[in-house]
Amino acid sequence: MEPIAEKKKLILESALALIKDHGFHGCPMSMMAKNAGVAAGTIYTYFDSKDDLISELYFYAKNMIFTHVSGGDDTSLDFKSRFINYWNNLSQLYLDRPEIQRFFEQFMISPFNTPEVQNADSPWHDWNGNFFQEGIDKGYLRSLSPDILFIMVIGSVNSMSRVRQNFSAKITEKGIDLNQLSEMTWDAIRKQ
Amino acid sequence: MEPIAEKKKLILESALALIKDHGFHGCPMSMMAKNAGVAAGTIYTYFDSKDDLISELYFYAKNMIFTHVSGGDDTSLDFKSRFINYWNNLSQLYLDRPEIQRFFEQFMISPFNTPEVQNADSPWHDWNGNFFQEGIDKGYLRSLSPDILFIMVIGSVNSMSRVRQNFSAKITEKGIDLNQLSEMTWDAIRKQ
DNA sequence: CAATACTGATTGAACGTTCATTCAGTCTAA
DNA sequence: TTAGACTGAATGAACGTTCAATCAGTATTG
Repeated sequence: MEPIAEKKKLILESALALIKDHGFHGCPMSMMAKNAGVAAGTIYTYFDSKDDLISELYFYAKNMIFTHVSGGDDTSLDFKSRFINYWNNLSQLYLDRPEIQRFFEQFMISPFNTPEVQNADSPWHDWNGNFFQEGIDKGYLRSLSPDILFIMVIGSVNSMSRVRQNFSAKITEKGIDLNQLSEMTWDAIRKQ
Repeated sequence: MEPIAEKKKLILESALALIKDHGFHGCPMSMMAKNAGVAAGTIYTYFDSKDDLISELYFYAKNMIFTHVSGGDDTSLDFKSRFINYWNNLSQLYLDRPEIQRFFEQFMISPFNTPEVQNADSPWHDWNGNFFQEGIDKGYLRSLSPDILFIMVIGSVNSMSRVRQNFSAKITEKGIDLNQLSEMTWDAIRKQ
């Protein structure tokens, strides 16, 4: 993973911000260019096409998630605390940078998410495999496939984040505490 | 809810099928028309615009989910069984009609999902509120907001369905049993 | 029972707009 | 001086939408 050129990163971040508000198809290249403070043509110095830009954005965002969550893991803690931290870190990242969550969700269900992309090596996926396998081996988690546990956990974080995004007014108005979901998710995956 | 004209329904179903494979923006009106066996202009006899079509599709799909899940509820069973049925019914609907799940997920995170749409009356949302409230009142579920329970449940079904869609080959290859998620979700929401 | 008029759905070519992409020319830094 | 970055107007394809023309079916008239 070589470092990303400054201007390239600028374009990526600017695109990410716009996609959050307008979606893939609500963001013409001209708009992304303007937002990044460059000319339309300049984008093509760094990306082959819009598809290519979006594809790079995917790896960029995924890597950010991986870095944030794995970096926040403290292996000296007991496993439940590690899990709650995992959940909170991911949830917090999505709160701080909603554009990442929005992009990710859009990408996952878009035609951009081709089989090649799905089968590409993923440090994030590998790290999760190890994390949950450790919990299983040490007897804290259900003896199931790490993949199943991952599906459960990621589903709850995504679901919560989406609601937090779309219904923030209603949530506070009703006094709903979304953080309760981390404990609930723990109960879903822990050894019963 | 007046019955939908035959041709209108034809267009809706045909659009749903195409959107599953190509996404909202991969489906020109011309393509939808061709797929439905009508001329492009005909669509405008039934819908004001593409936006309108997609918006109607949302209520159409949501109503289908509501009908399927609420219709499959047998109130004479014990609550856990009712919940497992709920989960399985929704999961099965998404399996039988992946286009519904795909559309729904796309719509939820799209710019079409405006505040008005979000605040529109929803029998599906109401039904869920009642369902989970009953579980709480009878002491089977955690004493939390029904909304929180709903977020948890819908999150697990969505997450599972998405993986089932995208990675069906890997799933069977690894011998992963996705139905385990219903029990896990039950443990997440049940009174501890 | 025709012959004719009427109706509203349907058609698909055409229109105007939007957009990704290109490229000829300009700037910048070494 | 020159290689590479940068600009933004120009290009052309694709798209949503329109609308004049057509057609099938039904009512009306003699």
